[in-house]
Amino acid sequence: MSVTIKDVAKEAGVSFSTVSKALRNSPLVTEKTKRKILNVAKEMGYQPNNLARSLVSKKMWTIGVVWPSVERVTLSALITQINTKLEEYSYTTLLSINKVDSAIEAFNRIHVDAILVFDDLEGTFIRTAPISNIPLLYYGISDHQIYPTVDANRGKAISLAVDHLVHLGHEHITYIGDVSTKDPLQEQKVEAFIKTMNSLGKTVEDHMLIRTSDMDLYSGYSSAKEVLQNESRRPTAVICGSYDITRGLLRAVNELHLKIPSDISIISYDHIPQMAELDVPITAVGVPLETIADHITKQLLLLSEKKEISNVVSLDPELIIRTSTANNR
Amino acid sequence: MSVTIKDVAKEAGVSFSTVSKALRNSPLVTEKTKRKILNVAKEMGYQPNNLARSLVSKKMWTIGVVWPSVERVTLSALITQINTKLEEYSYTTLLSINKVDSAIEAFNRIHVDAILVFDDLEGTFIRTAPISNIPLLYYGISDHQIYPTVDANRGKAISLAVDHLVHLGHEHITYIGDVSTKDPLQEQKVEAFIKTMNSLGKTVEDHMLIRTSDMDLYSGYSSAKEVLQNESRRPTAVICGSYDITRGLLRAVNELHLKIPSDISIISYDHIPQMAELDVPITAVGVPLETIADHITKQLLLLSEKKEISNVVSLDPELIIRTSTANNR
DNA sequence: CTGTTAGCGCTTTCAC
DNA sequence: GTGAAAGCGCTAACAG
Repeated sequence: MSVTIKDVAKEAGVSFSTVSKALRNSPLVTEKTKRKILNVAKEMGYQPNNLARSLVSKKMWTIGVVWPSVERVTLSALITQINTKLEEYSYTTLLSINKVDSAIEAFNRIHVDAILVFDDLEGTFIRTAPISNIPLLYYGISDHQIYPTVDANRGKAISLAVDHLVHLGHEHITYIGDVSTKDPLQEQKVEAFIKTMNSLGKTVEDHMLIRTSDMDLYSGYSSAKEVLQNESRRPTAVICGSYDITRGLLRAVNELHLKIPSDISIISYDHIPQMAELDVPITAVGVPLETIADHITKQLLLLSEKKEISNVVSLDPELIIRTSTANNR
Repeated sequence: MSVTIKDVAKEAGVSFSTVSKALRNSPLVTEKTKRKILNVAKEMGYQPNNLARSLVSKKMWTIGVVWPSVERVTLSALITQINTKLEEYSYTTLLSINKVDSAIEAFNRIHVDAILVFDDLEGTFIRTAPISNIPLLYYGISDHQIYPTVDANRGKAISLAVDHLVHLGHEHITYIGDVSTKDPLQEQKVEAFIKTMNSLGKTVEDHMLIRTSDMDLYSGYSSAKEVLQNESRRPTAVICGSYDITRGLLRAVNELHLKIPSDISIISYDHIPQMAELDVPITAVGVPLETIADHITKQLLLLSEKKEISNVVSLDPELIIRTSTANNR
């Protein structure tokens, strides 16, 4: 089998606990013996066994991420960032694409230090709390009171957007997004849209609230086309519920040879770098991806150290004005 | 701390080694005591500690998947399938989105039983073999001679496609795909296209080989539009290099009000279920996703058991005729 | 400074 | 059938 600490000890002519110390770079060992042991270890091709180490030290240096829905651009970008940041603190990130419960179970079995859950909310929202001896952090569901959660304030973001457009003099503003009651995350946005419009003295008529079947490009495209083709009722400004919907809208705008922002202003939810790289740099609202990643990482680090953390962190969105919004003529 | 086998033993009034046996469903324990122990364990919320278990049994019941490029629909579908299949054999699948080397390192640290590598081939193809005490399985790069590899025979798939179209009487066949020399996987397809065309007495002119910037929908769409708009030179049949490119092509076809298959025949690489669910069910070539998943799973299972496996498995593609291909009028 | 001694939580002989 | 004992590879007191 593979070479252990004892083999190294025998070869180096010391006790195995000295080897352990030397490998841990403990100050309780002379530089000389330390060097010798390190040499022998390398020569023998010694590889530390993390399982054994963790068994006693209770530390795996590993974070588990529950990621049941492998799609969605925004999420993969987020995870990539978190992964990178955690690496700097010498943590490894491991993902599971299993259902939330069984993923958490798996991570419990291998004793990761903390678990980040991107819940896909499949089915109900009232659910039994998963059993986990390991600290959990949720992203995106502040309804959960049970576990610490990092969340973006979606409502506030949409308010910001409405505000911006109204101040630019827009009267006819349409929201395109997933207006189903299924997903509370999307609901927040819709509610905020209606509320802010009303509070600014604007009535939201049916045709100003467009429901897409989901959040992807295609439904964005077809919904947008419908909205824009009806010239008599064409809005002067559109708020899109996500990056992908915005891409769909842009396609429709292109096909109809409309000019942004002179014919139509566009503002999108999702504050991600890609927003600036579209045909027209799009004004956006939302919490910057990096801010989210930062907070999540920080919380995970605290949890891994078994420190208590505040239960819900709701991140403040920002408005980034690019060239897709202008005064209403 | 979390509840251990000893806690359960005390509570159930048996020795802890009996508990161990009961949990492992050993025949050395009476059904009755077994049931009792299982109940107590559940009530106490016992979670087995895989680290401790592996320390003695040398088995983690975990497969690591190296997945450096988190995008690509085909891959996520594949991984989902593999995950499900492995679950049936009571293995847990864990993913890492780190670079190949550091992902393999991480999996070595937590002692998974086998590692599946979806190499992103970033940079060179000549690279040093990663150090790993754990058996590796590669997917998609038969150039690698060092490690066992499961691969789809892409060239043969494209040959099948060309053959099919030629036998339907098509003269002007165009291939749309990623024709860069960067990715040997794509290169295989292009080569096979040219070779098969030639062997059937057709010359491949420049305009019959369309290079997209990558494999996604957008580049597929714009490339396709270019090809189709030039009426004098419009092909009677198109072979698409991937599912996403096909989606792009379909969009272009739609916009130009062409009919499939009367105006144009379409055949696509990638044998996945989605192919049948497009606007027009698309004739496709490739290895069925499930076949790939099956083989990979089988190989991983063997590797986990430390069994030797054949070095390269090249899976045979199939032609599935749907309604997108017809005789050339 | 170095070695000895206990375990971490579990599986697996081997007695009873 | 069940329990006692040893040990997986390692860390962390504790003595010397």
